[in-house]
Amino acid sequence: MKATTRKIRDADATKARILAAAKSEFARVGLGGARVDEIAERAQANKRMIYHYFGGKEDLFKVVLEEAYLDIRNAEQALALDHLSPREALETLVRFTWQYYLDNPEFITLVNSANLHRGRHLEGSERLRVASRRFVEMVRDILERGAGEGTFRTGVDPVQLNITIAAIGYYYLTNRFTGAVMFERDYMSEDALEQRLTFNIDTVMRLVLA
Amino acid sequence: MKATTRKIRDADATKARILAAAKSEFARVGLGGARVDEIAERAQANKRMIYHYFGGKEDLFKVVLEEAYLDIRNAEQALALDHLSPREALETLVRFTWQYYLDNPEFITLVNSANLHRGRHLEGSERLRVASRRFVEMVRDILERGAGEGTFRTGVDPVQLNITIAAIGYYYLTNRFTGAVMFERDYMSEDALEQRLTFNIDTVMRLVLA
DNA sequence: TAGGTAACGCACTAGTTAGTTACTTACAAT
DNA sequence: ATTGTAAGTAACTAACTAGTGCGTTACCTA
Repeated sequence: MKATTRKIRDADATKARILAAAKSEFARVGLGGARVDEIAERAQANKRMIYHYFGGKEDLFKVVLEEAYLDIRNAEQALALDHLSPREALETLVRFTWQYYLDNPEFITLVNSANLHRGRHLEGSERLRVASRRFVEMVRDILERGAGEGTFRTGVDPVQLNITIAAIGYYYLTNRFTGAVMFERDYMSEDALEQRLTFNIDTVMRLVLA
Repeated sequence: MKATTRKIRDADATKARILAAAKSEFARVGLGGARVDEIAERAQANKRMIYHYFGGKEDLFKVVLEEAYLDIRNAEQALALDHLSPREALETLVRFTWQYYLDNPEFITLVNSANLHRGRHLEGSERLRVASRRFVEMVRDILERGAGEGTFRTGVDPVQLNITIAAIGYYYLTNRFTGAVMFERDYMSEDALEQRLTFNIDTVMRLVLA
């Protein structure tokens, strides 16, 4: 694939357009609500190509979902938290997680959709399992370093901590619509977002500090 | 409606059966995935009755959703937390919230579905707003009593706290399927559930204790 | 430049789906 | 007993939906 050659036919580009359109559609209306025709149209591809490249709607969803997870796991690794002090590392992780959800709202909706279908679309993914193991080790390392230098208390389960870090950001954002109705608050104003982040950092720090 | 009279035609009973079936279906596959015919069949009612009593699929969803929220808000009030010490009251609320999600798994899925549709189905519900205000006041009261007697620190926002209490239970349960794949854990074993609850109580206590 | 292959498109099918029409039947009040 | 009304039913429709059969066209390689 030479950069100078204008390709009318470009399998990679078509695939990528389909993936992007699918990600957006699945995120917008869920797996059940998404329409294959709509994805094809938004990808400026023929519907036939979706079946050609991905097999079917569910298979397409699998690929979209796995990519979404691998993206966030890669971004986490890029933070290079092992170069920071335990305290800084943990706060950076909380901030990053929050900001990632804000910048990639489709991630949350995709994960919700995957869980509505009982995780069935992720089951085979060895790539994700490997990436997740590395992620847990990263958090475990932060906790151990912190405990070693006396900043953090010992005995904190890295998986539980990680679930909580995700939860306090994720839940706020995914349930903001019903939350806004009930609590008569603007969840998404600059102030509200900043307050929530501050509250969350505080929550995590109090949880681990010695 | 006399209890002794065996009614072949019973509007209330039919309505109730439709509501129960709808709740279960909407929870199982979401608003988009639910099928009106399936709901009718499971309610042992004719599909026409759904349109007769509720107007349509979306209106039915509105009623199911509002009921689900009112149910949990009522159950919370029934805890009579104002009779407990601040510390006991808060721990009881965390335990209750967790157990409620476990006992009523459809609640979580309904809320997810509502938020996928941007809360549109809840918008008009004044009943829910009233119930939610009372709920926030209940939490605020616990925090103020605790701060007054010196057990809790001051300045904790009751809405933020409440969001966090919900989040750390809700997220664990709703995302347990993708979580199980990634972290290779059984999220639902007796041990795992107890460990998570303990972790969550600890998280909340550390967050508010002086 | 010939020919194979992969990319692409059209138009269809077989099955669903929300919602409706037009009807029958039970029941309670008179 | 009569009758008005609400409860209930079956059979439809119009639109939609995932998936496919089959043919065409661009591009690469020998």
